[in-house]
Parts: sequence; structure tokens; C-alpha cells
Amino acid sequence: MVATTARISPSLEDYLEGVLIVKEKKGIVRVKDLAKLLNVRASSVVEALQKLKERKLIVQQHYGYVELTPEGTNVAKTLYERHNTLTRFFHEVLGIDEKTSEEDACKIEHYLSRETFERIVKFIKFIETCPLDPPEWLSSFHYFVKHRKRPPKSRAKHPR
Amino acid sequence: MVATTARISPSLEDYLEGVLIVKEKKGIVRVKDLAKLLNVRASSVVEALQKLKERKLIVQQHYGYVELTPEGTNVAKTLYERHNTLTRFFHEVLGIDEKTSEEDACKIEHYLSRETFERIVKFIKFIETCPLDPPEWLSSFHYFVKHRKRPPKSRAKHPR
DNA sequence: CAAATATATTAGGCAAGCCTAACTTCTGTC
DNA sequence: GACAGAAGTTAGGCTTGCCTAATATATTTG
Repeated sequence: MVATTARISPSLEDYLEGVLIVKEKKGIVRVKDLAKLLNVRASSVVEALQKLKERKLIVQQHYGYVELTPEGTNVAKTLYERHNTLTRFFHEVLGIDEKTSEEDACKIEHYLSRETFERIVKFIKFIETCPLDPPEWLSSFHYFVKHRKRPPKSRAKHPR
Repeated sequence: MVATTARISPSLEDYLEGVLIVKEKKGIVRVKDLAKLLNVRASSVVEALQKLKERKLIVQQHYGYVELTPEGTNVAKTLYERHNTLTRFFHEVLGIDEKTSEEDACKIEHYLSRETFERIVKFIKFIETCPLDPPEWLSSFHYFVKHRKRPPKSRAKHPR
């Protein structure tokens, strides 16, 4: 009943996340699809899937499709959520272009502590619950990035 | 005259940064010090230093101390600055404890794009140039983290 | 200054994660 | 249903980065 304790490697995280992504997009998951998504050869995918099977995160019949187990689904969804949250943070908060945001999220999602990740979630929530959307300070930051100086003294958009 | 093109691996980045850190702290750099700092065996350090020598980032006499070349110094300082900036961001902006901030910075410093890194630098600069220090929104965020709700409607600390 | 100890190096091994090439199985079409 | 092409698998090799054990050099100390 106890879940596998050891965390899977960054590489395996990518494969597992990939399974979820392909599944959502195409309904079925083939070795070929994962190879394309992750830019590796099919044999590398097979090797990785073998390890994910050992950890009971996926099942796959010989020469068949790949399926996530319930636990694999949980893990994959958690990873995917991290990925998306980080992408949003880079793009929406820092104002980084979507492609770079995506790439950076992809790389660091494996390395950030749970604590820091959750704080970033809160940061986004904080911004979303601001009375003004986006809050004035964030608009100011984007102005600051664009014009290399702080915006002129604000005339609030919602004056009292 | 052209600098070595290929980027060094995350692992080598750690070793190179370690050389700078030990140098600043102790004046001289020994294999032993790096082994301790990076939690590896001396033989692993020797192996890594060999690669850094090939890339002309350090010099070392046989059985002697390690020294950074001018280029090695540049690279190491850049890495160290990334490290420190990320640590500050996690700690001062997100409010993560120092130890975790440090650890997370250590891990992701190798993976973040230059673009995103520089945007984080700007984000910190933006905060530092706010008329109020820390700016009210940031205090509100820290309140939000601590009390799990937004602070009561602000009575500005610097009313006009 | 010689022995003991500390430090650095070398040699050889291992795991992860990728690859190519050869082979097996599946699938769609005639 | 046979067979050609597509997809999956297996075998074996390579690199990185770590390790232990054995060896070489430096340094300290009696």
C-alpha cells in the first residue's frame, strides 16, 4: 500500500510527464510519440519505460500502447502542474516570452524544492486576488522592463 | 583569442564555482576543500579539475594548489552571481528560508536561461527602486503567505 | 632528516542515459 | 493470408560523473 519511496530521476520525470501529455493530446501513447516529444530515439524510450514499469507507474503490453497506472497518473499530473505553474510564472509574472518560459520550466521543474514551488503558486494566487488585474506594481514592472526605467508617478486607474 | 565555445556541464560549473568560493574564503584552493564543499571524493575532484584544465579555466601544478585563469575567474564570477541572485530572489522576494533558498539556487542556477535570469535581476532591481522598501505589495504578499489571506485594506505607511 | 601522516593522483569499476544496428512483431493492403 | 513497411525491442557501445583501492607526493613532527 505504501507508494514507492525513491524519487524518479529528472529524465524519468520527463518521460512520465510525456506519457500524460501524449495521452491527453492523442488518446493513445506510443513509443514513437514519446521519442518525438522528447527528442530521443525509440530505444531510449523503451529503456525509460522499462524503468517506469518497474516502479509501477505505467503498464504496457509487449509491442503495445503505454498506459499510466493510477499512481503514475498522480505523479504525472503533479509534474505537469509544476511545469505549467512555472511556465505561467515566467510568462505572466516575469514577462518572458512563451517559448523560453516553457523551456525554462521544463528544465527547472525537476530541481525546485516543493516549498519554493508552492510559494510560487502562492505568488501567482496573490497576484490573481489583487483588486486590480494585473496589479499596478506588476504593470509598473513590465513598464520598467520595457523602458528601462520606472513609470512616471502613477495616476491610479481606479482612483477613489 | 576566441573563448571556448562549448558550455561546461552543470557538474563542472559546480566545481568551478567551488574554486572561487574556496579561494575567497581561504586564499588557497586544495582538492580536499573542493571535495568537502561539493560532497564528493577527492578522486572525483581530480577528474573534474582535469576537465577544467583542458578548457583553460584553471591551472594547477601537480600535487599543487588550484588557481583560476582570468577566463576561469570570469566564468566563475558569473556563475556565483547567478547563484547569489537566485538565492536572494527566493529568500527576499518569495520569503523562503535561507537554507532552502540556497539549495534551490544551487540546483537551478545551471538550467535557467540567460534571459530569465536577467529578468529576475530586473525584478529585484525593480523592487529595490520602489519608493517604499519593501514595497507595500511585497509586504502584502508576505502577509498573505503567513496568514493565508490578503491583509486588511492598507493604511499606507507613507500617506501624503 | 626520516618516519608518519596528510593530501593528491591513478587505475579500474559502476550506473544512468543516450546512441546505432540488428532483429521481432504488428498492421494495412493486395 | 502473404508480405512490405511501420513500430517496438534487444544487444552492445559510449560518455559523464561518481566511487574504492592502491599508489605517489608533500608536509609535519619527533
